[in-house]
Amino acid sequence: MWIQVRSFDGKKSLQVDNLSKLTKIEDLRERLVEEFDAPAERQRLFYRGKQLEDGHTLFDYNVGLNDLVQIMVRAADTPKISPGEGENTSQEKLQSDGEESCNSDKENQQMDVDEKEKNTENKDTKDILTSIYKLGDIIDGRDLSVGAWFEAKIIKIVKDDKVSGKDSTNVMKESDSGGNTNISDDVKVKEESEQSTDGCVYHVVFDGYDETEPEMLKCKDIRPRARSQIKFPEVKVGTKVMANYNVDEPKQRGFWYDCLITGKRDTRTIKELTATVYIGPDLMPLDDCNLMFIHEIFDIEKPGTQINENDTESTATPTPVQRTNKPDCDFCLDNPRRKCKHCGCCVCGGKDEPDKQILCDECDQAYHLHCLNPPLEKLPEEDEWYCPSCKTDTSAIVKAGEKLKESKKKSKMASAQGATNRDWGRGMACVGRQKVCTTVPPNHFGPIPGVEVGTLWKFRVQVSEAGVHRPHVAGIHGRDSDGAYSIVLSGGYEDDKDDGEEFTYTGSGGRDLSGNKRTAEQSCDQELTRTNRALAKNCNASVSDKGAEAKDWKGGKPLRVVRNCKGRKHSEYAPEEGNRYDGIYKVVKYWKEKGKSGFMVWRYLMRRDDPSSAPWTKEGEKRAEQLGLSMQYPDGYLEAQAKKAKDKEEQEERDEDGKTPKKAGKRKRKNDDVLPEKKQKVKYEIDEAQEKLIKEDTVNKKLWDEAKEHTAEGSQGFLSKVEELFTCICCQEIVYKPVTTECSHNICKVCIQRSFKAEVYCCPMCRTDLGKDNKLQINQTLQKVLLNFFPGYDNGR
DNA sequence: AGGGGTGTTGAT
DNA sequence: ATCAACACCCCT
Repeated sequence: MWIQVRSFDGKKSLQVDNLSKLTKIEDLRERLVEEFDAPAERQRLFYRGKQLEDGHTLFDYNVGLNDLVQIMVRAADTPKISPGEGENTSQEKLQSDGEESCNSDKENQQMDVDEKEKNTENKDTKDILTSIYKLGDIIDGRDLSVGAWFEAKIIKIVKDDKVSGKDSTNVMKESDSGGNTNISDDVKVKEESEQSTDGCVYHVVFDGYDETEPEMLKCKDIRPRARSQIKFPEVKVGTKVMANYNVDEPKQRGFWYDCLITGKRDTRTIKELTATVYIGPDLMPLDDCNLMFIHEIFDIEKPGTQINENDTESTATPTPVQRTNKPDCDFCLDNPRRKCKHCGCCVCGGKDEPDKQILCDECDQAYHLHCLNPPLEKLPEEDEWYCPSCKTDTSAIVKAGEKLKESKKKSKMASAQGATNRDWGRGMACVGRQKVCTTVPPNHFGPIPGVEVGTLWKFRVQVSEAGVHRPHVAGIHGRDSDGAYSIVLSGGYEDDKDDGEEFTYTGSGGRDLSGNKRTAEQSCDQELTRTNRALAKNCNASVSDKGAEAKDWKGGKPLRVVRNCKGRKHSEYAPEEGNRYDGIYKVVKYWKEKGKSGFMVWRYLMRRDDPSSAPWTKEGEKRAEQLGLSMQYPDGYLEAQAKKAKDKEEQEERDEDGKTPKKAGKRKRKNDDVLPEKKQKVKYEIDEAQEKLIKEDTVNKKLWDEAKEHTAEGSQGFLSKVEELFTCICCQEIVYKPVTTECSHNICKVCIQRSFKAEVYCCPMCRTDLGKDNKLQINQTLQKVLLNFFPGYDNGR
């Protein structure tokens, strides 16, 4: 298995391969040290909002094939100063904040209190002379991991007795005062934003985080609270400002970063700002960012211009504005009037009576005391409280800080029980899907829009991703109540005959699969149940336990057929490699007979009924050529294979001459030509009827124009663009019974109704007010076009 | 939500 | 060849 690891700024990216699902986090770290120039202990790894902790495996965190893990590198710790050495003998020792001493937390806290008093006492004398900022100054503080500015207050100022330790180089450069750093000298240096320290450590609490431990910041990470908004016309290219940006979702609201404006467009209709945004612990420049909130640009205040909250006379200076950050809750966008089970009480969604809400120490969900079953009279005495869904399984509660909940299912598995020490998950046998087909529902009969006859996939999991045959292992996909949607021919039964246009197929079952097997010898009779019955349903005749034959075979339900290369043993129609979609077949008849094993099996006769030529015919081959159909591999597969082959080559070389391999660049890389080649696709032809409908859908003209720009990428390319453009923001599927809003967004009627029911009357996409009494009329034209492109996608909605 | 069924897959 | 991992789907 391989995954992608990327730094938070997106600058560095690495594919890490040869991993198994049971790879430990600490082993993964080892693989990152070199590329990211980060010793293991300084790496912070994130996956789906969780921080990966040593001692667990990739499987524990559900890290799947080609998934993205983000890495943040912690700044190097201050080197430990052993007692009795240099600086510690200085007079400032008394003011030490105790951070370096090895006291327990309790003792530390005690010390903090003592110091606070000391600090206050000294306030008027010494500290005033040394620190740029004072207690009570209205400031912004930088979050050192994100690099963004937040409103904060200073709760304590102490002398930095490590000035000549960690930052000595900086200080020397700037103050030019030699090794013997003198704090008062430092302060005399004129206010410069570059100045990294004024010899003080500021203990800072961010607004709204009064409960959490204060951060210790140097003066370079503090500045007077932003208070001068720059109007858009006055924003100048080349200036440094503070603006709101979201690194992960650039179109959404994020945090407040320092930005260098690099571009500006200001026409009657277009107002745009591009900037280099400085992010992360090292303030890495992120170029070409489009600023979304161009009317919220702030000037950067110079140190020394700050207002103090105790200073009542300075009313003349404009008061700072409360800035809006990324909403804490993505579901209700922090709307206090909206009920939300994510950030409010998770039973009733209410945000009222916060003092009567209790937080689960495991999942952090809030519960009203009276919403619990049974309700609680008052807050429990104990320090820890777990909600009903976390408490039921006490074994599921893990150590604090370790945000990993063992799932019941997982703990039952062989690898978790210690029943085996077999490694697994290196290859493609047990990987999960990277994508799910949503263009049609799982119970869709007939072709999958955008998937051509003759499409080839290397692995079954990809066939599942494409929606052509969803089960991962099983050969038949169907429901006994509904019929069979697809099958895979993979040569499991040697008495199956395959003539291409027609073939016989054997049902499933009649095997003893106990012990977690996938296949076994036939050991009893097959029954006409489950998928066998589903296949029978496809036949255009009423289902019978005696078998049946269709009078009009073409009238049966369409069945997608995939041939797997393993069928080559007995069939010349099977592909040489991987799995191939061969089109639609119908069940002509089915009957029961004695198989080679001596047990009864169900057999089916299938016949091809597809307008596209079969892949093995001359026309089929020609079409495949035209469409540029080539073997599809999972994302990152070829790269991983190439690397593996290269490693092997080097290993062999090493074995030969016993030396370290030569530089990889020197040798011609054989495997480069294995990487996917871009083939010219056949243009997607929009037929007349579709064209007419599209024209009628005037309100979506812009979107259709954009989609049409992608017809050159073939049916796959075009249809996936249409899918993207017409995906409902709420349910993340193609809009069904779409309502086109006045702001030109398309939302499923049921989705928007749900929103209205919750008394939210704005567009879920752009939050334009739609008006409480909006009729929410369905755009029937759009519905017709979409059904034309994705026949059957409405199935089951 | 959990259990049973299953033409996969790479490692041994 | 044989074996053992869990993904996925469907059904209770």
